[in-house]
Amino acid sequence: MAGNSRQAGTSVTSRALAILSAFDEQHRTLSLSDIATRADLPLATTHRLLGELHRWGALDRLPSGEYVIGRRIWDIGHLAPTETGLRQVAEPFLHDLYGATLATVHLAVREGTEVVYLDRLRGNQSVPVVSKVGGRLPLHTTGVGKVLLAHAPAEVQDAVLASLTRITPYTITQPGALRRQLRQVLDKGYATTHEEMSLGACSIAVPVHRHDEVVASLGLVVPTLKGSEQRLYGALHVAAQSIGRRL
Amino acid sequence: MAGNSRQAGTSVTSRALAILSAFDEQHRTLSLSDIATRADLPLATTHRLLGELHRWGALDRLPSGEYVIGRRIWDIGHLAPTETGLRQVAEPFLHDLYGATLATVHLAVREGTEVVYLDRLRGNQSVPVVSKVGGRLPLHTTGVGKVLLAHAPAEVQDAVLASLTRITPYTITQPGALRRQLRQVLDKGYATTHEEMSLGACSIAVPVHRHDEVVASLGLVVPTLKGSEQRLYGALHVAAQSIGRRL
DNA sequence: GCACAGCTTCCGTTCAGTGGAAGGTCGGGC
DNA sequence: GCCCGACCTTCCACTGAACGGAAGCTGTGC
Repeated sequence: MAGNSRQAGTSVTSRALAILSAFDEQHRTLSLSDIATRADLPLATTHRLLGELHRWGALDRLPSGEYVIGRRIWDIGHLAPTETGLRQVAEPFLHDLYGATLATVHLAVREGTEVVYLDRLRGNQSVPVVSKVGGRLPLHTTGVGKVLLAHAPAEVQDAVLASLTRITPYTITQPGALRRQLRQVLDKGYATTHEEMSLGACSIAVPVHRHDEVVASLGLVVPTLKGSEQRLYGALHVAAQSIGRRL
Repeated sequence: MAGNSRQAGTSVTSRALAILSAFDEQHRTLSLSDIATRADLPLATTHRLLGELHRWGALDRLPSGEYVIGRRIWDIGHLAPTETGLRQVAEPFLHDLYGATLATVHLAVREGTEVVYLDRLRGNQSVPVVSKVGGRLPLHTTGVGKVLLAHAPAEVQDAVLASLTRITPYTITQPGALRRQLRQVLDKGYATTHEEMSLGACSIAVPVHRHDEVVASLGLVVPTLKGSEQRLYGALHVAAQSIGRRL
């Protein structure tokens, strides 16, 4: 039989990791064939490696035969500094901010030209949001994103402003308009959005500093900022200062 | 040179996973030598595999040369059903519970003879707790643990009751006394603790049902239950019922 | 009952992986 | 400033873990 007509230069480890990479937010449950396709691996190879990942707990197999990310990955994911550093320090402040405002609370960082959500608190009465912990959204359409973009290096700003995707009719897609807003973010110390990411959702966000560096952004999402902008800014600012002092 | 005096029967994938397994709550930052020792691998092998895991993002290397779990693991950990199922459904209820009580809120499941914490909310004024998301604690000393133990199969109860470790002077270590409490948990519908896990911390917890099965426990940690036990039980019960209906 | 899609198993061949040893780097102690 | 020890990095001849096409199996839909 055939076999051993392998792709030269590909390690076993990189194949196993390619299998893990096949999963994303749009693909949380995958069949063996799906994984083989997405990881660009032969079926037999995929089958063998899936068996090993499953035995260790990196993946689980559903009764339907499909695979999902396993508890073991969730477990060791919690050992990442992302989890034990900024998030852990910020956590009680986020909870207090939620308790004080009952608005959706976000803690986010910039990664390249995107926002990554490290934490999110929301109640049943909160404005529906599309953010997810671990998920990514654009920098130009979110409050936390505008804060992070305003404090980003020029080359990041240039890259983002060269490609402003419209998400709602209110999304800012003119580079000039966004640049003016980013300057205002630096002047005022906070950013706002008005239905630019989701209809019915407005937001306000502030930077979290470690020494002089902006390491994260803290934000709130509410139905409207009318009449509450300064109050929310005050609460955010205090929380962000407290977090920054503990870092 | 030597080389190729490999341990027979060990796959590359299992070695890479052994490296990831070297990390735990007590060992979040490890040197190359530490990892080699803990994964039972030769230095050269460890070095090569660490390079691959690092390139993919499963691990990061600190300026000191030590390794930590990388963002990539954190990212895909969020795709686990643990994250997208029970936790996501429960999240707004937990936040509301926190908003209503300002107590530390726990969502936990049983895994073998331990409690695993899926979520935890706490503010700056909350009672200090030792729980961590992704972390484990004993079943017999925590409120959520007693609930999960009361609803566990008999063989799990037997195993736990055969080995009741004392953690504080108030920890229940007599099997008869704990059995009586577990019966009370079933009768009353909730469990309590009084400084059995940590001095200064009392707790109350209820089961979360999916159909007839207890799939999790929801709990609160407070300085004292005096004068508030029924109120807290009411809040927990309503939240747990709501979560159960959404599952 | 048949066709098809997806999964599982096989196994001769081969190259990715092996790890002891040597060399390099760095930090601490004197 | 030097020395030592701990730790990390690199090498490479040899070999067995890994390879994957093909065949077989299973379940589903028509």
